[in-house]
Amino acid sequence: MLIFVLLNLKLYLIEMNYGLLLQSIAKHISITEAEEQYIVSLLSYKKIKRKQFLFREGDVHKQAVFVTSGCLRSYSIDKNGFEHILQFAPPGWWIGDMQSMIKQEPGMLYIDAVDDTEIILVQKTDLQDMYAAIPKLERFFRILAENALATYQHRLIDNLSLPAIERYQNFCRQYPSLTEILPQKQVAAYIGVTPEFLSKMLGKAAAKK
Amino acid sequence: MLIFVLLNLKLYLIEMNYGLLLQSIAKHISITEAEEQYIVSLLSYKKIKRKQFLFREGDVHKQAVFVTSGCLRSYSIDKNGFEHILQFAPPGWWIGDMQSMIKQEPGMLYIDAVDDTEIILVQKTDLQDMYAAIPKLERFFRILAENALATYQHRLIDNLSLPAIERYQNFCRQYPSLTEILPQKQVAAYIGVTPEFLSKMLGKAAAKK
DNA sequence: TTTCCTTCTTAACCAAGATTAAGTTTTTTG
DNA sequence: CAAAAAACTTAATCTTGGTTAAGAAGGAAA
Repeated sequence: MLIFVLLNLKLYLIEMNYGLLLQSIAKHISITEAEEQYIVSLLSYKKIKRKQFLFREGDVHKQAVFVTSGCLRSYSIDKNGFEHILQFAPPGWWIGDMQSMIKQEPGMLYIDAVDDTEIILVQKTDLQDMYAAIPKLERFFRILAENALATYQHRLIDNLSLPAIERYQNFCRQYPSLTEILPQKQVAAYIGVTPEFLSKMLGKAAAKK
Repeated sequence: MLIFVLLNLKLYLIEMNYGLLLQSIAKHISITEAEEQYIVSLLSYKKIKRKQFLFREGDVHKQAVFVTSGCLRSYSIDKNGFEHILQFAPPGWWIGDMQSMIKQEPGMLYIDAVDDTEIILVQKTDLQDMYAAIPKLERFFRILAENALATYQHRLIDNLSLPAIERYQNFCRQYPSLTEILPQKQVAAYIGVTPEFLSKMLGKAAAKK
């Protein structure tokens, strides 16, 4: 009876914490029960409170980070102390400083929690073991990286070719759920303007109507 | 005797045209002679004259493009007719509109030749066959995509946080060989300023010394 | 060589977006 | 709940970078 309860508890925890990641994997490759268990055995779970840091500039990223609830952000701080946001990571997204992750050298990004957040961590060394044990995972992460690449290409073109107001509109269209949750200040730091200018822009846009 | 000559000719062609790509693959995964031959059987070779187009906005990218000599560029044209350069591809680099490649939908990028250029093409459908036949290739392209991702992350942070002059300096430091070859106009379109402004900036910088 | 086309430069003027600063509202926290 | 800390707004002023225009110079092609 006790064993039954514990087993159910364990299944429940896997379902809750690791379910989103396993689903995301299953969307691109098919994995067996045994493989699933092996993967889960190498994952760890962590809670991050709002405003708490996960990485700072200069840290070496030794683990991949997958968000299951809440929201993280990655950003740099320039020499004048201003934040520039590279990415938001709502549930189902990965986040990290790729350069630091690949070369195991100090990163340039800060990562902290926009909201109370739950994450799954995979050690880089474990990830390499996983690739050896389950080569199909190479495919999963290839697809992941290619999709992220497409997103960055698009964003860069937007930043080069569109004025601030259109970058803002694109952001709202692309991430409607984030637009509601985030303070305006952070949207400004993502699209690349000061909070004051974004406020002015929105005031003007509202006045027109 | 004739056979011997033809064989040498073939080896020579492989060496010249496909060597750079095969080397680049071998840097990340080890492949057998047989696998190499299979891969080569699915590659095709093409010459592109200076200023000739490879893709235009609206085209679906059905093949991956690898540069073996010369230089290509990918860029968008905004509603005012101005070019914004996403990437240069000197020898050893891949180039393409990732979004279009993945989803097989019309792309937003133009790709043309900065210089007389030689390229290797891989059909997307052949690439999928190659993944099935040689799963290790998933690893190669995963690593490739992850490296590209790191580059784009860095570039975006630069664009968000640095003034034009420092973006220019970064470009010169990162791509010294391109800086020599390219017309200033194109460097301007890459770092995100008008040619007039870049010229003004460089004039001022020179005057100071 | 001469022509034409593209690139580069300079300069005057203009505009998008930054800075500074002060006051207001909202949220967080003790 | 009160105090403090963030976030938002507004406005005046400043700066970076854009626009327009016209001439100079460098290359490619006839």
